[in-house]
Amino acid sequence: MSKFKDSVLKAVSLVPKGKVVSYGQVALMVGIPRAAIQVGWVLHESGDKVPWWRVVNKKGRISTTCLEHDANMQKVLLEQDGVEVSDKLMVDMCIYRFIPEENFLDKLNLDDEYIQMLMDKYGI
DNA sequence: GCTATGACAAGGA
DNA sequence: CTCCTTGCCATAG
Repeated sequence: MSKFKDSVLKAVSLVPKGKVVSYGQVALMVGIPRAAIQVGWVLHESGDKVPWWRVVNKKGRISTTCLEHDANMQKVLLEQDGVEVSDKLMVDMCIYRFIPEENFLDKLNLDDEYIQMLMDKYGI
């Protein structure tokens, strides 16, 4: 298993209940800011190993292209976490967006230099 | 090593 | 907010 997949799984598994993250955020956490689409690819493979339903696209919309019932299942799972999902499968990112903290990033074995770059660039 | 693919992001309409 | 286009990058073949 590549380091990329391992990091993605670890990052997603650390997302707290009641919060959601975008694929782009996860990509940032694993050190590859523009590999958001690969994150989704890894989650698709992982299935039940991680809380994949806490990951949505940047607009806060559930974007599983698999089957419709999967998207609906994600909606139910999010609601079980206490996250409100609109009838159009939208989540209010302003409220539920999970903002990673420094100690959170430490768990992902990121370089201090990279963490500084994130804080400097995104004000984390 | 090169091309095609895709649970995406960002920006414009 | 939704839809469309362009750009990114790890994998698969």
